[in-house]
Amino acid sequence: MGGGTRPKRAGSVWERPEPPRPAPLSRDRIVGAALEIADADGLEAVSLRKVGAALGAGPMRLYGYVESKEELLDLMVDTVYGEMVAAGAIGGPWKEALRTLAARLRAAAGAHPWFLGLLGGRPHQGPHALELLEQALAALRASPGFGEIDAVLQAVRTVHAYVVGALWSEALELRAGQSESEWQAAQWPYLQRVLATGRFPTLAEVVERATHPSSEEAFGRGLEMVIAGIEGGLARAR
Amino acid sequence: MGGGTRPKRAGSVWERPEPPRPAPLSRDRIVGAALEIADADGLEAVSLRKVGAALGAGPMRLYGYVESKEELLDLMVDTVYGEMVAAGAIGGPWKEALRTLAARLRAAAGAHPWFLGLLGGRPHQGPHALELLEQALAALRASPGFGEIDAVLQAVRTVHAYVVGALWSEALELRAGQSESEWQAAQWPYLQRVLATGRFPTLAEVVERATHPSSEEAFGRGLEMVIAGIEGGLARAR
DNA sequence: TATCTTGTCGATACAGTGTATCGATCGCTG
DNA sequence: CAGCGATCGATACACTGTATCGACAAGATA
Repeated sequence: MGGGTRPKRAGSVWERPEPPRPAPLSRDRIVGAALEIADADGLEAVSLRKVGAALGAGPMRLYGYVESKEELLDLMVDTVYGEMVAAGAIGGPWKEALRTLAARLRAAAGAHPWFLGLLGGRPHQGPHALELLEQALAALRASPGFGEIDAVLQAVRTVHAYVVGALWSEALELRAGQSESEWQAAQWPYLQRVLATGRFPTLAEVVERATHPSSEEAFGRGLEMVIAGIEGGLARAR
Repeated sequence: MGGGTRPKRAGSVWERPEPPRPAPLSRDRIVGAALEIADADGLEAVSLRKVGAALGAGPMRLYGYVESKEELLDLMVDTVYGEMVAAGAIGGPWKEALRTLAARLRAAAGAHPWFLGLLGGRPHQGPHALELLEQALAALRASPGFGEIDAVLQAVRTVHAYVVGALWSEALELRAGQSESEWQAAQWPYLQRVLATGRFPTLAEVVERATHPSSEEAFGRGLEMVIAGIEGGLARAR
């Protein structure tokens, strides 16, 4: 009998070693190819066939290195976390640490537009993701004011939540207002007409009167608000 | 020549009327069927074939009512916004308005787990989504302290960002820690082993020592932090 | 009333997806 | 050199969104 039944290996990708030596492929190469495709053509362009083809292999070949497409996506995600970690350690006073964390996530989302889309998939528990989280938690733990571990967790969670949500909004606005011109051409007149009905007066006022700051500035202002809120919570608890 | 070429209709779903009278189908029925499937079996179970079958029709039938699957998803999303709007107007003092907005979104995400997954798709510009936004903006506009329209926008954006991000986290934690027991069974031991390596000491401390509050409480605490931060920004601007 | 037009319906088809199966093949070990 | 175990690739399956086009039914016109 040939190598037929691929045994369901136990454990997770992070622990299971790659197939041994004489392999012209490797997880690194596979993930690298997948990253290139995703960066260039978006997440929906990443198919096992295309990734395989980029490496001169058939789709089934990849199943020796990865158990499902989801695992490949997990590996892609953790590679991005790896880039964030490689950008330098997160530390210093807690505010600075949180700002750095936010900036890292924003930079990653900017460099890999598909990254956000993978937030909804599976929890990010790869080694690099854990390391980034560890660094952030440790920086806060070491800062005065965060006596309770709960306060540390709460703060990091809140900032993380804000950042994720803000990056979503940013991505949507970018899409609606800039590229994909056909879509924009169709949607903008629609919005104009809807606002002209007078049913959404405040919204109309916002659209025409608000000074629309750059994405980065809006992001930063919101972040400072969140940080200020955390600080207030600290002061109250002390 | 038969009715062949379906002409590319201009404009957006929201404005284009349905096909006229003797139609055994309707957008309402189609969206309703799609909602049922999504609620029951998740978003990835929503296919034009299944939706059509649920209504005794073939997949192509739906293209008379909707131009693409994406438009169907848009309609589903706006239906959920409709439920939020129907739950009562958003108003009162600005803090209350923001809390109500947050609660509405959280309730919607709870009732329709797939809703969050559609955040990344296209901007939510359906009539009900706009109405919800309008109500929130108007409530803040009418509150003392929000002199500038920019402050209103910034506040709503920040709260919205936090809520979206927090709901994502909540959904992930729910998935990782509760249902889908097979996945949990595989991931929990993995985490245990990783933490046992000692490479993530703060993380380990969090896992074993933090009092893990209920999702709702964690959500609420973060929200109050964000609101406090907004209040601080207001006081500073005044 | 008979014909023509118009628009809708359903079947079929196509390109693409993730992945299960399994025969062939290749490299290492004895 | 023989045998074997692992790996590889082709094939196949069920499923997706949607383009195409023949058949049909209702409304308008003569």
